[in-house]
Amino acid sequence: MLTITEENYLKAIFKSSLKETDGVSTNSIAKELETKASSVTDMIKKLSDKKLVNYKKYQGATLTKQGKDIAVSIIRNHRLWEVFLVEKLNFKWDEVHDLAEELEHINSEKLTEQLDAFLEFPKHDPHGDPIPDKNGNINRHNDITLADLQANEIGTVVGVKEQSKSYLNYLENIQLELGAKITVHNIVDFDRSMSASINNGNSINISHQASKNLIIKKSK
Amino acid sequence: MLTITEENYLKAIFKSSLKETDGVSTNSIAKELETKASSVTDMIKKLSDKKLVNYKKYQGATLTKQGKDIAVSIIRNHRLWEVFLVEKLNFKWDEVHDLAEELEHINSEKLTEQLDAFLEFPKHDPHGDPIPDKNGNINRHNDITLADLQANEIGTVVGVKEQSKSYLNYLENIQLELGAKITVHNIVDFDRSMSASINNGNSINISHQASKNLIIKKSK
DNA sequence: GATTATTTTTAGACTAGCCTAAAAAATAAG
DNA sequence: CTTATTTTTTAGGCTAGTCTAAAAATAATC
Ligand SMILES: [Mn+2]
Ligand SMILES: [Mn+2]
Ligand SMILES: [Mn+2]
Ligand SMILES: [Mn+2]
Repeated sequence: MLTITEENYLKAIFKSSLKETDGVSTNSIAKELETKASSVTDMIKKLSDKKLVNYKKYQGATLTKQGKDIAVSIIRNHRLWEVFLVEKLNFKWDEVHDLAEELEHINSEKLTEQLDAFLEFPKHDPHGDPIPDKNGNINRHNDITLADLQANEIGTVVGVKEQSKSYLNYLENIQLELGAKITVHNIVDFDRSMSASINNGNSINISHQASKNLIIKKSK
Repeated sequence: MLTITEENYLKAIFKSSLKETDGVSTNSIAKELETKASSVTDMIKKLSDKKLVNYKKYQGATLTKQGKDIAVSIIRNHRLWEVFLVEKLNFKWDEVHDLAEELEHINSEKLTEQLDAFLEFPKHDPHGDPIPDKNGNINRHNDITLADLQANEIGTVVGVKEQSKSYLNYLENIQLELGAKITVHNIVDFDRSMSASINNGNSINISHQASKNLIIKKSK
């Protein structure tokens, strides 16, 4: 049995490994967990002793099969709980992350599988992130963002790259939720801001900063 | 914010205080938490510093208003989660306690209240224990047990005093669930065992050990 | 009321996880 | 290729929570 801290390290290494090519650096783990590099070194050694990460001094860390399986199953829990909170308990998508951070550490296969069934086997969490299946397979979605669209093109919102409360809240305020249809009218050359309409409603203006974090599926 | 350990101590003190007249002894807390008396003394001092328990050396501990409120709210969480697991995720009543022990520590008023609403404001958990309301009021039920019935009297199962897996499992096997109707036929003088029928079905034999832990409501 | 027995507290030590400061290794610049 | 910068590791120390063993206080017994 692992401690919550150990589980969080595995998750952090997994997340960083998606961005880094080879071994995950001590510093990036430290950044992810808001802790110090020296603490990371300590923990990596411990996880290495437990055969959950491969580690050679100064070479960064990679997850073993076993370590990766644990990380993915925690992410599975996290995303299922987020769905539960939004779908069943009427939470908003900007309110669920912190609670899911706690709920994800309750380790019970039966709990996870029953919850999955209760939610009718959702494929994505409230932020559009894919939910790993029971065997740990993840369907990463293509990363086309609103910023990639040209004028007059149309897309559907399928996820967000940035998950800060303020961003999620902003999106909700302008009705840009999962599944919303967005039509690009015009792109300003100077700052790459867009005017676009949401669900064929009023036209609004969206900054590049905002559009590049909105994952969409291009229509037609 | 309290640690999970601190919360568990408050809960343990609360539970013991229901059985003990005045201050809860160091030993009974140690027994409840399966820890050592010396650890308890350390923690009680800490909780006393935080004004959650009243403590004078060698005098035992009592909860302050604040400490009691926290304990009760954790129990509220615990029992609500047990209802969730049984009602929504199809767990059996002998499988939910350990999971609820973990879930109860997720502190979010919104989560608790939304869960309560989702479950349609249950009054009792799967073991018949009363769920404290939002303000911490608890409706303890009268403690008439099956062992208190005479021959030919009839009762309805409303709870259990003993919550071990083996007992709960046994009850389930003989269909003695919450709400079951039980009719006493005969009581053996020698060992106080009973023959009784469940839901007007076949007559079975129940030991005193079993009957005295089954809380019932006497019919008429 | 003195003497055991029990309970509780103290003292000191251990582990997990974290930190700061300094040393060592790796990387980047000149 | 030598020096400066950055990254990583080590060394040592701190807190929370636990334990064992010993001391102190309370309770029980003679
Ligand atoms: Mn999240
Ligand atoms: Mn998410
Ligand atoms: Mn329980
Ligand atoms: Mn219960």
